[in-house]
Amino acid sequence: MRLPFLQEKVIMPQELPKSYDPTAIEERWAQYWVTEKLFHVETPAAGAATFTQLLPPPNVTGRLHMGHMLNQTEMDILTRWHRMRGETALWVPGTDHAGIATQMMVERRLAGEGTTRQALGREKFVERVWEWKSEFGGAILDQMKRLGASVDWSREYFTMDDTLSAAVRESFVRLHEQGLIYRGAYIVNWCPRCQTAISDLEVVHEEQQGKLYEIRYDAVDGSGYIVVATTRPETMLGDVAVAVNPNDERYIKFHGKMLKLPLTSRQIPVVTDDWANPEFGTGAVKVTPAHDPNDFAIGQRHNLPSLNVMDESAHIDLPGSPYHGLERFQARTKILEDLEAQGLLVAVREHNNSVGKCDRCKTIVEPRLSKQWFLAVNKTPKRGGNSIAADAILAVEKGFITFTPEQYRKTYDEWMKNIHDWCLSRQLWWGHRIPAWHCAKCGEITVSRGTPTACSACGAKEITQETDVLDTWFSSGLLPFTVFGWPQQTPDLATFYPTDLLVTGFDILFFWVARMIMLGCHFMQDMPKDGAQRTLQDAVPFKEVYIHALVRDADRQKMSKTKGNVIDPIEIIEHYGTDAVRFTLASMASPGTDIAFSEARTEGNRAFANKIWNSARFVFMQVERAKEAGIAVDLAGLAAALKPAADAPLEARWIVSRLAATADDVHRALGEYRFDEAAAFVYQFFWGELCDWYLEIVKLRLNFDDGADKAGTEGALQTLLAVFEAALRMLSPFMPFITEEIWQALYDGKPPAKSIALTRYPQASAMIQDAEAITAMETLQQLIVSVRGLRKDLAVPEKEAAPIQVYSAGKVGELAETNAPMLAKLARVSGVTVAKAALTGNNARSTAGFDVAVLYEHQIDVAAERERLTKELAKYEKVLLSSEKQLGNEAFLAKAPQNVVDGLQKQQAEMKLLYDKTKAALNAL
RNA sequence: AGGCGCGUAGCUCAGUUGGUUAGAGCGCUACCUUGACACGGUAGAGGUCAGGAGUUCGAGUCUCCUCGUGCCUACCA
Repeated sequence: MRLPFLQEKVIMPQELPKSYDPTAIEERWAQYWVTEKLFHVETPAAGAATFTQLLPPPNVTGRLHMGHMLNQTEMDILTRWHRMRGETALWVPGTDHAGIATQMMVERRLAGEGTTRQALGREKFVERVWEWKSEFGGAILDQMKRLGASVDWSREYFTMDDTLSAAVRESFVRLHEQGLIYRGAYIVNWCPRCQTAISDLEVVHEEQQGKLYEIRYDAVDGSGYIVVATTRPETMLGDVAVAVNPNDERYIKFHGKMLKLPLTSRQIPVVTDDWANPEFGTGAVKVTPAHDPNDFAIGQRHNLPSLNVMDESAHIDLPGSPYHGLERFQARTKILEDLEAQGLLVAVREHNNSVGKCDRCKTIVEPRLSKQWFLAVNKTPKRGGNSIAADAILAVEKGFITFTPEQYRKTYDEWMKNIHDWCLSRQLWWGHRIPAWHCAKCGEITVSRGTPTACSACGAKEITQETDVLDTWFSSGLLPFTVFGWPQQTPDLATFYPTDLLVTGFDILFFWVARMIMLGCHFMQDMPKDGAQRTLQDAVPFKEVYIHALVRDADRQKMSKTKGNVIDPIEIIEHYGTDAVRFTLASMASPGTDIAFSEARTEGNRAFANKIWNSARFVFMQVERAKEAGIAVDLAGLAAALKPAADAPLEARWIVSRLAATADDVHRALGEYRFDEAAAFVYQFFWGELCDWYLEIVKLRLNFDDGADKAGTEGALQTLLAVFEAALRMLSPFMPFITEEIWQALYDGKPPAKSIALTRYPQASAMIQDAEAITAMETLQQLIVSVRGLRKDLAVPEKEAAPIQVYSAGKVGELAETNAPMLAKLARVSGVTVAKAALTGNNARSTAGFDVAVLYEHQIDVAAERERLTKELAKYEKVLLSSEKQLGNEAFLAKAPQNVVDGLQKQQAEMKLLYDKTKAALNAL
C-alpha cells in the first residue's frame, strides 16, 4: 500500500501512525490541487449546468482572518458539492486594491522611513504602492490556498489590473453620458487625518456623553437677544444666520432682524425654517452651512452664503482672526473661554449625541463643504428607464435576487429606499483616477475614455486631469461583469452572468452587495442577451445572496487588533488541522446568529478527523489481510455493493440504507445553506453509525482464516469498502484534505479520478433504501443498549459473557436469536432464549417493543435500583397523566388531526405498559 | 430616534408549517487499555425552554408586556 504523500515507500497499514497528523499532508494536497489546475474551468458549451460564485475580494495587502475563513469554507463546501453533482462549478478569486486601507499602510511605512507621500509626490508614491503590492499582495491568496479553496486560479483578478481599470473608466464615462454623474460643492464627510471625503457608509457612529452649549446672540437693534444651542461652538465662526421655527412665538419679534455674531464683527440674519425644533434646546439654531449638513440645507433654502472656516486638516482657517491656525478642539476651548469672559455663554448642559468617526482611522469626521463627484442614484438616465436605485429595489422586490436569511431583504430594502447620492470621489492617490480633465481657460470639464489633448468645450490645450480617485467600492461593485470581460460581449459573460450565488457577511451588505446590485442591473440591462434586450431578471449580478454571521471570539467579543483577541486562522489550522477548523466553522454556521469561535469545539472535530483516520487504518488492514488470504478486492466494482441483495446480511442492508438517507439529508441541508445541519448529518453517520456500529459488526463477517466462509468475507469486505469510500466522498466538501489522502490511498495509486473532488457526490438513488433493515437494526440496537445497561446494573464483569432472555409480543425474540453473534460481540451475550411471558425481575428491563433479562447471579444495590426505578416511574407517570388528560378531552379528539390522536393513543398504551412493568419491578425489590 | 436579533443542560449552540418522552458537541460521574482509534469505548447524571399574560384541544415554537443582552440604520442643532 502506498500512501500518496505521507510515505513514499510502500508500508503496511499497521505501520500508519495511530494519530492523524494533518500537517503531514495538508500543504502537499493544497499544492497539488493548484499545480494540477484541478479546479480550472473552461467556458462550457451553452446550456451546461453551471454554478458560479465570485469571491468577495479581500484587501490586497490584508491578512486572512476568521471571517475570511468562514466565508471561504462555506463557498468551498458549496463549490465542491456542486462540482460533485456534475455541474461546471466556477469560483472566481481576486483581490481589491482597497484605496484608503492600502494607502494608509504605505504611508505608515513611509513615516517609518521619515518621509511622507507629499514629499515623494504622486507618481513616486503610486510606484511605492505597487511595490508594496507585489511584495505583500500574494500573501492572502497563498493563505487561501492553504484553506483548500477550490477556486479557478487562472481567472484571478486584481481590481487595478489594466483590463479592469479600463472597464472602470468605461463605466464611469457611460454614467456621465447618461447624465448620472455630477460634480458639485456639497457637504461631505471629511476625514481630517486621511484628508479625503468618505461616504456615509465609511462613517461609524458612536454614542457619547457630550455637552450642549447655549450662547447668547444679541440683536443689532438692541431689542434683546436670542440664545442658540449648539454642540459645536467652534463652528460659530462660520455662522451665517440663526434659524427659528416660524411658529415659535418666542421669536416672532426677531423675524427679519439682524444679530451680532459674538467674537466677530459680523452681523447675521434671523431666518425662519421648519427644521428648527421649538422643543429642542432653546428652539433657536445657528446656521453654519459649510460645516453641517442640515445647516447646508437651510442655507440652500434661504440663499445664504457658505463660509468655510476650516482647512483640510480641520484647523481654523481665518487669517487675521485670533483663532486662525487652531486645531478644531483647541479652538472650541478658546472660544468657550472667550464667550464665558464676555458673559455670552448662558448655559452648558449634559447632552448625549452620537459622533461620526472615520471607519479607517477613527478620527472624528468633519462635515465639510467641498467639491466632489457624485452618482445620482435616484435620477432617470438620459437613455430612459428606471433610476439606478429603482431598478435595484425592483430586482429584489420581484424576487430576481433572494436573500438568505430572509430578514436581510428588509434591511436592504430600507436602506435602498432612503439612499442618497453616492459620493464617488476620494482625495487619495491610490485608486482609479477619475477620467475627467479640467480646462484652465473656460473651466469646463471633459470626461473621456481616452486621454484628451484639448478641452471639449473651448478647444484649449491647457487641460489637467482630475486628481481625485474613485471610491474603492465603485470598481468592486462592477466585478460580477467586469471579471467576465465586460464591456466586451464575451462567451464567459454570456455563460456565467448572472452568477448564481453571493456568500458574504452583513458588514458589507451596503458597501458591496447593494452596489453590485445597482451597477449590475444598470449596466447589464444595456448588454443584449441572445440578441435581444436583456431583462432585469437577467441583468442582476447574482440570483441569491447568502449572508453569514460574524465570527467572534470565545467570549462573543468582536475580534479586533486593539482588543488583542484576534484569532489567526493559520495558527489555528497549524494546531488542529484545516479540516477540523473548516468542519467547526461549518457546524457552527447556523443562520442568524454570530459564531463564537470555540477551540473546544475544534478539538472535538480534530478528534473526528482522528476517528476518520483510524477507521481508514482499520479498512486498510482488512484489505491487506484479504490480499494475503487471496480474497479478491474489487475496487472498480464498489458501486454494485451499494445495492446489496435482499438476502445480504442485515448490517449491510442497514448501513447502505442509512448512507442513502444521510446523502439525502445532506443534499437537502446544503440546498438550504444549512451547513450546520449538513455537518451534523455526516458527523453522526460517520461516527455514530459507521464507526460505532457497522465497523464492529462487520468484524464478525471478516474471517480470513483457511476454511472460513470466503464468499461471506468477500461480500462483507466489498460492502465495507463501498460504504467507506462513499462516506469519504460525502465528507470531502467539508474535509477535503483527509478525505483526499485516504481516498487516494484506498485506490493505491490507481484512483478513478485525479482527485476525490472530481468524483460524484453520493446519491440515494444509487443505493438501496431498505426500511425493514433499518427497523430491524434499530430494534437490535435498542436491545444491545438495554443489555449493556443491565449488565452495568448487575455488575457483570466487563469480560464475562452472560446469557439473556427476550420476551416480546412481536418477533424481537426471533430477531435476537438470528443475530446472536452480533449480540455476543456487542453486548457479551453468551446465549439467547425466548421467554413466553413478560420479564419483570430486577435483572430485566422493558422497552415498548420487548422485555430483556440478563441471567446472572448477582447482588444488586437495592437502594440505587429503587431510586432509579422510582425516578423512571415518575417520568412515565408524568407522560401518562398528560396524555390521559388530552385523550379525555373531547375538544382534542374533535380538533386534533387523526395521526396526532393515533400517535398519542399508541404512546399512552406503551407508557401504560412500561409504567406497569416498572411498578411491578419496584414492588418486587 | 427608528429597525433587526438573541435569552433552551455547567459552557457553546441546534430545535423546520404549533403536535407523541426538548437534542448535539465540549465538560462532568462511573467502569473499560477488547487486534482501527484513550483525539478511544460503554453506561449515566444534568433542562420550570429569561419572567408574566394571552391565543389554541395543544406553545420552546404564535401574540402582547416586562427584564437582560447584542447589532444595524440615521441629515437629533
